[in-house]
Amino acid sequence: MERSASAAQAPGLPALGAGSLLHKVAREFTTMLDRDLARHDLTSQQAALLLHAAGEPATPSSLKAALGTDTAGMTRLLDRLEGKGLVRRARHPQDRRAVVIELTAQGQAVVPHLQPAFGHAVGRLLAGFDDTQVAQLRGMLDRMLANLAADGDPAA
Amino acid sequence: MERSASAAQAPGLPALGAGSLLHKVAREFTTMLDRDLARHDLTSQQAALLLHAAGEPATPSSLKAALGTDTAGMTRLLDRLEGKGLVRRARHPQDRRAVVIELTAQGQAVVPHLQPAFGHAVGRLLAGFDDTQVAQLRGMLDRMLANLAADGDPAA
DNA sequence: TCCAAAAAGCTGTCGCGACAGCAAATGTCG
DNA sequence: CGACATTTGCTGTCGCGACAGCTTTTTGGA
Repeated sequence: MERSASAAQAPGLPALGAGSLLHKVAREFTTMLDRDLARHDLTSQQAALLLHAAGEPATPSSLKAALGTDTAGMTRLLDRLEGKGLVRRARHPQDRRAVVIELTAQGQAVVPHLQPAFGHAVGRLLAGFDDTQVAQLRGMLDRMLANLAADGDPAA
Repeated sequence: MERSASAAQAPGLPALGAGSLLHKVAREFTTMLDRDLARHDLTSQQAALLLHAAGEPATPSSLKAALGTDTAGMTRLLDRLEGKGLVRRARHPQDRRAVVIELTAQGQAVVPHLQPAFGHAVGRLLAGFDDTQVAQLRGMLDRMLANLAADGDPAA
């Protein structure tokens, strides 16, 4: 099977096209990134969390929006990062329900390596795209996300 | 946040942009589809497999290319579908390593409902896109997939 | 003020993707 | 023919996403 055949959809299955293509690209992208980040013993989610939490004070619920997961996923993601000693949970001083996420020294140490890894991966993904195309792509992705959100939770 | 919070990237994290947007769109899309297919007690992967296997004779390895998973994922996907009585595994008459996937009568019965579900989902995803944009999008996705493949396994 | 609703986080369960390792069957080549 | 590599499918393990259900704390309104 050749798979530059990327778009290798059986002729009778037109509806699968766009959706499955999108899915494949996204998955292969993160898989590639995961492979790259494996040298730091991190996954892309873990790395993304560290990047987000490094800048400003973070709580699980502030991070879950950025990472696009739910509270359950956040809990376990933090469990793993805490297990690796990269992150520390502390109680929020004002709100005792909340948790404050702090990077440990070890966590701070990896952060500088992560930005380049992401940049490199995106660069590879978008190799051959000019600025206009990247802008178009972002616009389309934004629109798709809005389309999905509009349906999913009209109340939001 | 401007723009449907979709593009809500922290300013200091530009590299995450394209990749995480892509990821979010893909994930939300399949989640929506999964929710829709739940009325048939199916996931999008399971439905996609049924659609692919319904047309022509299929084996796990022929399907794994179409579904974009590996043999491990196929095995378990088939386990679940077989458990639901939608699919049957039979030995391949010529190649005793291989397995032939057949839809049961019950499996055949659901198939007609699936195509519309996929079509509907894609239609919602691409609401407001004209044909040109859809073509552009497909072109870009194909290119991205090729970019990733070129790097991932140059030998293939 | 007190009680109900909402918010924050945790756990349990399931489906799925990736990786590694494995046995059986097939293919190939000396 | 016989040793080796390849293919096919299975299993084990881990990380992650989604859903549902739960406790604790905060908030807001009667």
